[in-house]
Amino acid sequence: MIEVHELQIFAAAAETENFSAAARKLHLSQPAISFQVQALEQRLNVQLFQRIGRRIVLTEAGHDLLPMAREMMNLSSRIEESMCAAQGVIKGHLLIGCSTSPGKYILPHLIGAFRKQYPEVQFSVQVMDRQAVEEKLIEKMIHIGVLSLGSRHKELECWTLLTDELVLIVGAHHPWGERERVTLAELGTADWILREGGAATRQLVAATLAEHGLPSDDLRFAMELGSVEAVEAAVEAGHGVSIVSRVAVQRGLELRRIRVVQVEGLSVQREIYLARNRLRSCTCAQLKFREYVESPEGRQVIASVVG
Amino acid sequence: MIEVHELQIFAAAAETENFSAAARKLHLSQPAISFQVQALEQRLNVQLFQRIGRRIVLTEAGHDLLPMAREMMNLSSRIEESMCAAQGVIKGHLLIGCSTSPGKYILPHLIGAFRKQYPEVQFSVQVMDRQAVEEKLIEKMIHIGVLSLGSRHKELECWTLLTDELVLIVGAHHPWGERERVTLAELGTADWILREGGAATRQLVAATLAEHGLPSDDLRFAMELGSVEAVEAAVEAGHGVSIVSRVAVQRGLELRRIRVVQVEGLSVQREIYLARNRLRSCTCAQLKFREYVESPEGRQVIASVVG
DNA sequence: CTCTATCCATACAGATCGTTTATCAACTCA
DNA sequence: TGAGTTGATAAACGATCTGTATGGATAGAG
Repeated sequence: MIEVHELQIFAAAAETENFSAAARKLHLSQPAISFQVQALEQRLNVQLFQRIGRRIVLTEAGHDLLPMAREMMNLSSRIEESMCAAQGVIKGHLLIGCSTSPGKYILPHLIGAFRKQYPEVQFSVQVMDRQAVEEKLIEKMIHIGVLSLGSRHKELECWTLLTDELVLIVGAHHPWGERERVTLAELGTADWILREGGAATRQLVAATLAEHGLPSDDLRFAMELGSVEAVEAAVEAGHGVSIVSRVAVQRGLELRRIRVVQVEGLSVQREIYLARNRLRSCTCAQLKFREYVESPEGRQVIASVVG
Repeated sequence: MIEVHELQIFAAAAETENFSAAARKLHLSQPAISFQVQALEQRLNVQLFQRIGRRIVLTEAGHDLLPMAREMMNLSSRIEESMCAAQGVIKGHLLIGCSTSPGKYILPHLIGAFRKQYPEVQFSVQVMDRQAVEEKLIEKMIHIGVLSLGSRHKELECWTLLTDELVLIVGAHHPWGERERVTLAELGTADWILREGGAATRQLVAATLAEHGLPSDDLRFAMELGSVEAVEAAVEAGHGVSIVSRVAVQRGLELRRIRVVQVEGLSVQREIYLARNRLRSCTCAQLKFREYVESPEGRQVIASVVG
């Protein structure tokens, strides 16, 4: 009989390909990991890891076992959670992968409000790029993903979290700082501070501007930065202008360090979605969270943050 | 973390509603069952059994837990089996519920031949009535069912095992014993020995005869017996005639204790099916067994028994 | 090239957990 | 009413797992 405990240890080791790291993760000693993995290998009569010097690599058999091990662990926790749910207590641990800045800013509020109703639900939010979110959803490593643009994967089910507005921001002392609005043509004259090429925001901005006759080659870009926060800081310091998600710079706006300037005839919006794996059965906590997000109450929480 | 082992003990207790019986089944002592069930109840903070005197009854919570416990146990064994399969060794334990006499007679040969190729696959065949087969398939208590007539349940997938021929049998010393054939009209004059009213064979025979103008009320039935073997014995003793599955009386025919007599213009055939639960993922052994049954080799084994 | 830090494997001791044995109380059936 | 079950409980045993200590091997830094 293969036990969940053994599989949990195996899975931790397989995910990190490092017994010591797995031990730390599970609050166990490293020999305990070695022991259990060896026991499992003996029981299944298969080598799960190839030992190369002081390094370990998953074998093919190990690779086959991993998804089944995860399934087992999921089932085990689902049993616990459904038994709790039957008593009216929603319990669980939701892993969320977030690839968008709006998500990053809204999730804490949303989760906080949700947990007032369901205090026994724990959340872990990991920030990762869009590709990682999709991968981890497919691999069943996370329960929920936050994405902009719906996913093309048939396996993933998406539903709207919020509508995000992208706005032009300038520093408080920028020449445009006092103006209500600028024209599309003027955008070509500013120094631009942008996210890196792969970022969804950057791509959306470039595409939208191009639609309006401003190919991104015509923009004088000053800096390319790896996060909205960095972009905001640069804009705040007066190094240039940018177009970013309004939610992400809410605090900066409130502090009056930066200003939003309207662009005539330009309105950039995008949907931010939550996503899940269709092939993975929902835990009770997951269901309740989705219900909450879609409820008037949840919508209100989102609206209060989006402004 | 809920472990498979605890769930296995719970499931055994739940199925029998008897801790002592569960203990015997699992080769454990009764206190071990008590202990584990109590531990599980504490951990889940739910009462799983209601103790009424020296008797136990599943509570609603226990009833909810049972299918999940089974799922867990299945998953655990599937992991073991797939790891074996990856090494080319097909291992497993197939539970078969059989509701037809032909199945009862053919399965041993079929299983024996199959196991020559896959000696690591174990079989348990339980004989039960048709309704029980369907129920147990739905409840995922058995892997494969043997049924006559396809099942109407959408959840069950059926495929042909063999075509069974029902024949008129008479004792060696019966007046018809020397004749090649009798007419339909003559059937009304014989003493009939039949299966009980609920049996599929009985119903099929009655329906077919009725189609040919012989409503079952017109048959002079002498005995109603609970098994083909009993019917065969009665016919052999000369107490009357019957219509039964040819396979079931093969040995009796070979011993010349009974004879088959053709009935003019009557030919009763029925398909015997294997069935499985669509919602239950196949173990490797199950797949191979189905492949075998459908292979020329398997067909030949069946043909050799059906004659 | 050497030294250090890190990694996995092994040995052994201790702790934990599960099982058994023994026993009791409650209940069913004869 | 008494014999035979059944489940609960207590205590002792035993197996299993974990942690500590240690060694060998390797990769990376200087």
